[in-house]
Parts: sequence; C-alpha cells; structure tokens
Amino acid sequence: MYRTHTCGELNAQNIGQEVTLSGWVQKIRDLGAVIFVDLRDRYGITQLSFNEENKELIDEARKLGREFVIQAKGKVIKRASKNKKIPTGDIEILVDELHILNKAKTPPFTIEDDTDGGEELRMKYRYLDIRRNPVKNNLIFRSKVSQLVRNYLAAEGFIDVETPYLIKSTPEGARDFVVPSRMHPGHFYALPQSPQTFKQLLMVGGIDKYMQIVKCFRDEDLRADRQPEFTQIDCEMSFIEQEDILNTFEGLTKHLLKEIHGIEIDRFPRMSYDEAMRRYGNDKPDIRFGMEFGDLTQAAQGKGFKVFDEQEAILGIAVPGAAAYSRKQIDKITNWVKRPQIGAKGLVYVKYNEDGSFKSSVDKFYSQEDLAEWAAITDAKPGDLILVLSGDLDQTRTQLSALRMEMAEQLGLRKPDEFAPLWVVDFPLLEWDEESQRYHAMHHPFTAPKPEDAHLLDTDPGKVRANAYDLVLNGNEIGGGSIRIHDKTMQAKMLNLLGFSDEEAKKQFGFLMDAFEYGAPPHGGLAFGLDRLVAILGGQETIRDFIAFPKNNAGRDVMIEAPDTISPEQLEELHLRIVE
RNA sequence: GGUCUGGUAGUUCAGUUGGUUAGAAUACCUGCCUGUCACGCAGGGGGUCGCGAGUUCGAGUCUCGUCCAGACCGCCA
Repeated sequence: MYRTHTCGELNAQNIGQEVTLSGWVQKIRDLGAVIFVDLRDRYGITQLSFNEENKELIDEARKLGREFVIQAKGKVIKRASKNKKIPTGDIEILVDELHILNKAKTPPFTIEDDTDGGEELRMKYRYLDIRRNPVKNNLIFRSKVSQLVRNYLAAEGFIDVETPYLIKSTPEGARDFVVPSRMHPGHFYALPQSPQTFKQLLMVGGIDKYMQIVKCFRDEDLRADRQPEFTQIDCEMSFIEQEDILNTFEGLTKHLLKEIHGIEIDRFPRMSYDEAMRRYGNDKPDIRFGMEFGDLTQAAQGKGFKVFDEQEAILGIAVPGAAAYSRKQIDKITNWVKRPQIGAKGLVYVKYNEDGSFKSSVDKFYSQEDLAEWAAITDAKPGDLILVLSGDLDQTRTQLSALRMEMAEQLGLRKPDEFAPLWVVDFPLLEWDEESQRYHAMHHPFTAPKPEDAHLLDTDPGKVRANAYDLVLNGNEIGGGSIRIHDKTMQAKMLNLLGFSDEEAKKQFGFLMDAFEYGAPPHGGLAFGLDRLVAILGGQETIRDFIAFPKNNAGRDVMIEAPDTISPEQLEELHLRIVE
C-alpha cells in the first residue's frame, strides 16, 4: 500500500496514529541533527521529520532532492512549533521508514505558487507546471464548472450525444483543419468547427434537447483568449422560440454564478445589437462600468474645426476622475490610440475641471458653452476627462471602444470579482464583406431571419435581422446562438444569398436540406465557449491557464513539439506529396 | 500577412556614452547547525550575452538579416 492518507488530511486528531504517505519532496530543511521534509501531493503538504536518534534514516533523508517521489511511514506527532498557514500545521510525521519511489532531476523552475519560471519554460514542462497550485486549482475549477453544467442540463432533460470529429470541410466560416484520407486518395476529412449541422440533425431525429461538451477546431491565428482547439458547451432544443432559449441558458448561467460565487442576479439585461453598437461601439460591451458613448457629431460640427467638420462621426466618452491628468499622461493616451493597432488619427480631449470650467485641446474653436454641451452629451461630471475620436462611423466606434476598455483597465474598473452578464439580441443576419464583395452570414448560414424582416431578403438583405443572440459576460462573448432555419426552401434561399450556386449548396449541405424534407421541427440552440467561461468565472481572461495542455502563440505544442513532419512512408500511404 | 516588445548563469533579471576579468537574487554543490517552515551561517561551481553577417582598434551594447517567445491588428460563419 502506497499510502494510508493523503498529504492534506492529517491533523491533531490523528496524533499517535501510524500512517504511510506518498508524494513529492517540496522542500528540505536540514538543521543538522534534525531534518524537515515538506511532502506534497494534490491535497496538500505534510511535514516529515527525521532526527539523529535514527542515524541510518537521517542519512537516507539527506540523499533526497526536490521533486523526488517518496513514501514515508511513521507516527503522527504533535509539532513543537506549529505552522498556522497550512491545515496540517499542527502535526508532523516522525518517520521510521523511507522509500525513494523515484528520483527526480532538479526542475528547471520552482514548483511554487509564485514560480520563477517564465511562460515558455512552464509550457515546455507543463507536467511540472501542473504540480503548482495555481494551475492545478484552475483545472479543478474547470472540472467543477463542467460538472455543474452537466448536472444542470441533465436535470433540464438534455441528452448528451456525441457527434463525429471526422467530418467534411465547408467553405463558410473559419478555416478547417483537414485530415487526409488513406482509403480515399485525394479526399480529406475536416475537423468540426462546431457540431452545428449534426445537432440540427439530432433535432430532426427527435432528440428534442441535446447537449455536449465537445472539442471544436478552427485553423485561425491564436490570441490570449483563442486556441485552435477549444471546448464548447453545445446545446440545441426543439419546439422552442428565442425566449425559451434565453430563459434556459440564463438559468444555467445564474446557477453557475450562484454555485461558484454565491452571486444572485435577478434578470440579465438585454440590449439589441444596434443599441450595443451605439452605446458602446461593440457587440460585447463590458457593462461593469459606464463611459458610454456620446454622439458629438451634431454638437461639434459647423464651428470651424475642419478636422471634425469633414468626419462622418464624432464620438466621445467621459473618463471618470481623469480631468487632473497631466499633459504627459494625455500624450500617452494619444500615442496609444495612434498606434497602428488602433489606428486613430488623433485624439481631442476636454478636461471638465472641478470648478466647472473646461479646458480642451480645441479651445480655439469651441466656447465653454459648446464644451458644456459635450459634457451633457457624454454624461461627464466635474473632474472627468472627455476623450473624443472622429472619422468613419464603424472605425471610430471600434477605436473608441478599444480606448474605453483600455481606460477602464487603467482605472481598475474591470473588477474580476464582479460579474455583469448581458444578452445582446437582434443581430443582423448578414454582413457585407468588402473583400469578397458579397454577404457573409454574421452568425452562420443556418440562422433564421426574423419573420417580420424576411420580406427584405430580396430587396435589402443587409437590413434583415436574425433571431440570433450572444451572452456577454464582462466584455467577453461567452455564448452565442440562434433560431435555425428548418425549411428547405428558406435554407436554399439563404445559401444562394451567401453566394452558393444550387449545385454547391446541394454538394455542401444537401444532407441537411434533405433532412429538412422529412419533418424537421422548429429548433434553435446556443453554444458556450467553455474555456472562456471558466477563465472569466475564475476572474481571468487568459484561457491558456485553464487548459491542461494549451498551444502557444504560433499554434504549437512546445512540450510534444507538434505539429511535426511525418515519415515518407506515411506520406505515401496518404497519397500526399510535400511541395516546397 | 502586419505592428510592437523581448531573448544575458539552471531560473528571473540588471548591465550607463561601444572600453579591463559580464553582475545580483534565487536555484544547485560542499561544510557547519536540534525545531525549521522563504531556516540560518560559511564557502564553491556555473556564461557560445538566441543565431549569422556587418561597422569599429574594440560589440552584451550600434546596423542588417534570421530564429524563437509574448501582446495586438488582419483573420476567427
């Protein structure tokens, strides 16, 4: 038997017991005639003690090194000096038998909460990183969230159904990861970007309520909150309307917030896409703080300031308490918005001083009364700093939205322990793509238009709204979904609008449209990004910390060194030739 | 595809205007130490300054290229 107890459970009640523990050597403190060893496992740390009365044993203990895997048998005794910081701090094990189960090289970084290891090194030795509490606890936390989700949805009558990973490539959406077929030369499987069509087919199959916690794959560039393989909580329901879906998943989200953080939120606010864009310049606004957009286009034009007069839009936000910013600080913000990543041409500021006066970078053109109007529009209070950007409407919204988030970050307004969920609804069905000169589905090509907007499909497709919705939490899209098309004619029309010929539509999605002819129920669904959800519930935004074995910035696994080349024999078998 | 930042001891970093033998902390090794828990004390080893060119009497430092890493933009139905 390797152990009678774990390293986290012994306390004063166990004094006198003979126990056996196994674990890793966290720390050795050699005081000469007495040696203390901190023994660690997933559950905690227990101190082992050795003394000179057992000369042979203390010499054995002196051979230990960090991260050795050992087994120790001995008696639980009361500590002479207690450690209040750990649950096992009242006791220690007076060891009478020690076995080294496995030696260990000195690890390249310290296995401690506050490690000295850099990101790259920790990824390369991820198995050592996972021994550390912060990473280990994130994995435990993730497990807890999935468990809560499963239990909740199971109680709501959802059935967990697995869908295939080897499917076929479709041109819409993200780039596919493809898998060459050995048995069918020149043919390829694709890994699913989501089980979308399968869950719809499950609805046709009468499953009624489907859920799956499932890996999805997208071959696009990575970000701190984006991995090429990620996990979705994928759901679909039949005979429902948008309202039913929002209620069901609002219920799930409330359940998670309550179980995890003890937070009770009565009803999630809702906002249309148009309103979100107008008030926050963004379809996933962080509503934990204000700084809503003020539209200064009317108020600021026609006063002789040429830069503004020529622009489509002039938008401002009031940064709370920032009127006292120095020239240097404002210059820094100006440079920040002028970086190519943001791309603003310049920044106009107005200081709303505590005494009620205004000082701006455009005093030459605007009177105190003009600036007071700006303050009213941006809802600025004395002591606030109004920041104004101008230009093309869409670009200016994007830029000011980035600035709003940056200022909130700097001012500490994005509190990780505060949770502000929001439904964004009424998304446009389509989005015009300049590059390809055609419409793209904003959500995906299976999303149903709002019935009241359907008549616009032929005349003004860009105006058609969809029964599509996103769940936003603290400025992050954590879930999204829609009511689907369940009618063959409508689906065919939609695919035509997206530029598919009848033949292409049949080749790509014929199976789905065929299914629609055999009695498809009205249906819809939603998918949560589990990695992101877990990270945000955990108060962080880097999903990598919540994935056991994540990929790096360049989509590589630096531990196993993937992707990698394959042998000429494998290439041959797969009918592939590498072209340099 | 692009922008920015970084790469110096096992690790995290410092390194001034280009100038002698490249430093600190920590980790590691050795010795001492009976109550530590960030143990303490004394000593020791450890460097292709990412790589390759170039400028220079002289390059960790300047220039160009390249590789790697991170953040972001594009991209992500």
